[in-house]
Amino acid sequence: MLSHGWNLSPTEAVALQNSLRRQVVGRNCYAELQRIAGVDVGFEAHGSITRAAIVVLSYPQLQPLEQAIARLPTSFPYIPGLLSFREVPAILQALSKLQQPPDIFLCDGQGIAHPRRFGLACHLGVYTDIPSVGVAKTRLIGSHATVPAEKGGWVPLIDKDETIGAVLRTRSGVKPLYISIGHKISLERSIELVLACTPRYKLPETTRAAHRLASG
DNA sequence: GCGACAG
DNA sequence: ATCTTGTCGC
Repeated sequence: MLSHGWNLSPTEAVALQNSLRRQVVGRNCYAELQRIAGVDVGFEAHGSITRAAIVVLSYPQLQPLEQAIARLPTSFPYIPGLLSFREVPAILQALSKLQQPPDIFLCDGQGIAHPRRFGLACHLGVYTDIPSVGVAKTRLIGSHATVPAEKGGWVPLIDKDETIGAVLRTRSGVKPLYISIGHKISLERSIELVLACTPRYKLPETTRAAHRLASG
């Protein structure tokens, strides 16, 4: 009943997260990665329209394979901790337009590095049953030590004595990214994957490609 | 009660 | 997220 629609009240949304969090799988559960997808969500018309773009790249070559874009009326406000209820509907619409689903998603936002351990990446992963990783540009919760300045350096992101993710330097001397598992992948593999997708810039090539599509 | 707060 | 040009630095 509650899990069938996205038009929920904030209170219902929190309840749904607490219910679905049990379905998150933190182990590597996939055959092989050949199609890796980047997702970007933007807004138009003063925020009244949500625009989602998905770009699928080959892995590990990172060459473009296919892409899709979708626009939907915005139906949920931005509330820290409830981001997925605002962005996932449009992402699912774009996903349905792809010829073939990707093997994994690199999401803009947190995975389990979330108050209820169920951020955007977890929600998209569990809902589609496709592996996913949360790649956020800034922190939502958790604390961490100083991150080594060299590319590849990282420190655990901790909340309540629990490791919920990693703060990873994807480019020397540049602000680090907040990595956390979304679904069906381990944190160690998530870190390796993000590093494999950042040969030159701070953000993964997948995310950059999706951002370009969403812009023009 | 006072901050913090993914995009 | 979005509104927006030039500017500092590797």
